[in-house]
Amino acid sequence: MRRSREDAAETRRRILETASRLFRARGITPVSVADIMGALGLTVGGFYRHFESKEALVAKAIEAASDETRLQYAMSREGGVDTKLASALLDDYLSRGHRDHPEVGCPVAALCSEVAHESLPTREAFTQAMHRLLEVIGGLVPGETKDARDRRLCMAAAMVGAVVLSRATSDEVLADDLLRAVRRGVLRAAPRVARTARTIRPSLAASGHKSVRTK
Amino acid sequence: MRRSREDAAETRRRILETASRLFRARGITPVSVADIMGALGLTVGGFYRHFESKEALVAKAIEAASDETRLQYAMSREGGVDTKLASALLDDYLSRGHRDHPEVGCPVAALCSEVAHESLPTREAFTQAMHRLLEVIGGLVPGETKDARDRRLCMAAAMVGAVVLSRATSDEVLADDLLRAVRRGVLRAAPRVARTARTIRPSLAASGHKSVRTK
DNA sequence: TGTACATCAGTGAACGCGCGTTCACTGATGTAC
DNA sequence: TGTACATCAGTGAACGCGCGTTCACTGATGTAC
Repeated sequence: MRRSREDAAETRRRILETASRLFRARGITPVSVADIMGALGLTVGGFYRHFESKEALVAKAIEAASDETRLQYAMSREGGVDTKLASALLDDYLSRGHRDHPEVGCPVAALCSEVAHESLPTREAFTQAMHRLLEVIGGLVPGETKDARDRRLCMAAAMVGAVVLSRATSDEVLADDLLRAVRRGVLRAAPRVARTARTIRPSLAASGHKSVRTK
Repeated sequence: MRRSREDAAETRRRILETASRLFRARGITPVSVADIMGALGLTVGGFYRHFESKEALVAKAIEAASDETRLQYAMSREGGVDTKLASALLDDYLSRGHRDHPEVGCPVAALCSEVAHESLPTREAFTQAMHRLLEVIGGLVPGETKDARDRRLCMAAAMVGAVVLSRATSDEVLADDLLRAVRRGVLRAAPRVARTARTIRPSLAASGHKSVRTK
């Protein structure tokens, strides 16, 4: 029962979307090819018409997750970054909604410790997603100086660390405090947009568990 | 071929030590019970004389890893923290040696994204290890104010984030820059000990790939 | 102190199960004439 | 435009393999007398 070329392309797209969500939700190793195909109502055999192996899928799924994440919308076509949008998105990054919905969130935060044990293509896709995060942070701390770059790296590390530790801990107070403390720290480190972010924030955070993603 | 009680206790200790190293080196799910027992020259069956299940081992192995890590030595018996020692250890935390030897390093940095999918006892052991890290950071940023606590949380998030992302990325320059930038950021956030740390640092960092652990 | 017996640390084979991957097959789609 | 045939997306069963766990067994250790 062959399908049209359009159907096949759509299937491939759905495999990637589902894989990227399942990997972010449950991790890479614990998610099987059968889990992914089953979630789409398909059987395992067909998977290999679209990808060479599970390993090959992982790298593509991280790329797909990175594309899917709203963070990209902060970047204009010329590679510039809208400051207000960037600050709102980074604030969203440190929200409970993002923490509680890894399946539609940042792949860097979802997979960081697992990726160290994966293949080179996977780690390259992951690195690309890291660079995308750093570009958005560039909207808050611009500049080509070494100091500006160092501050961006600090912010990226703190933001990813906060989300990942907030998800890992069983201490709910600590989990919330981590997000709040780093949100404060990020605003402190980018003083020029602090007020802007504070006023934009409530409208985005209002829904509490709202997804970080639009689509 | 029964062994003495001392032998049995020693075997249990060796299982924990080996498991905690293998989990930190390769992750939890990819390491099997047979891997652990095999590394000790034992067979799988014997494992269940010491632990109820692999899941039960994981929580204990994280505790063991946390105990093993040198960070604890910064704490005095009464719970106080030696400032100079703390600053040197936190500097070591952000060293290449720590990044390149996760098997003897901080379990929080090694397992952070995986632990979110583990059982409650495992996440509790992980949380305890996080609190231990925060206590040591308290040696640099003491105080009971909300602001001091927020700064400690920011530093913890940035430090863990830097190590974990430094391990995950395929970009070696970015990997080194992350460690350096957060080292700078931590010193900036704890100005009173900045000079002390700068003078202590070289002696500890000299060996480059030196382990973070003493033993 | 010596003996008889219960305990149990560790062995090694087996259990059911799910994994990633392969493959013969199907039938609708795409193409050549 | 119609027909004959090649292509290939998806099926479903099977492959070898390693997983976590169980269990009958062993023999040295620990204990009761």
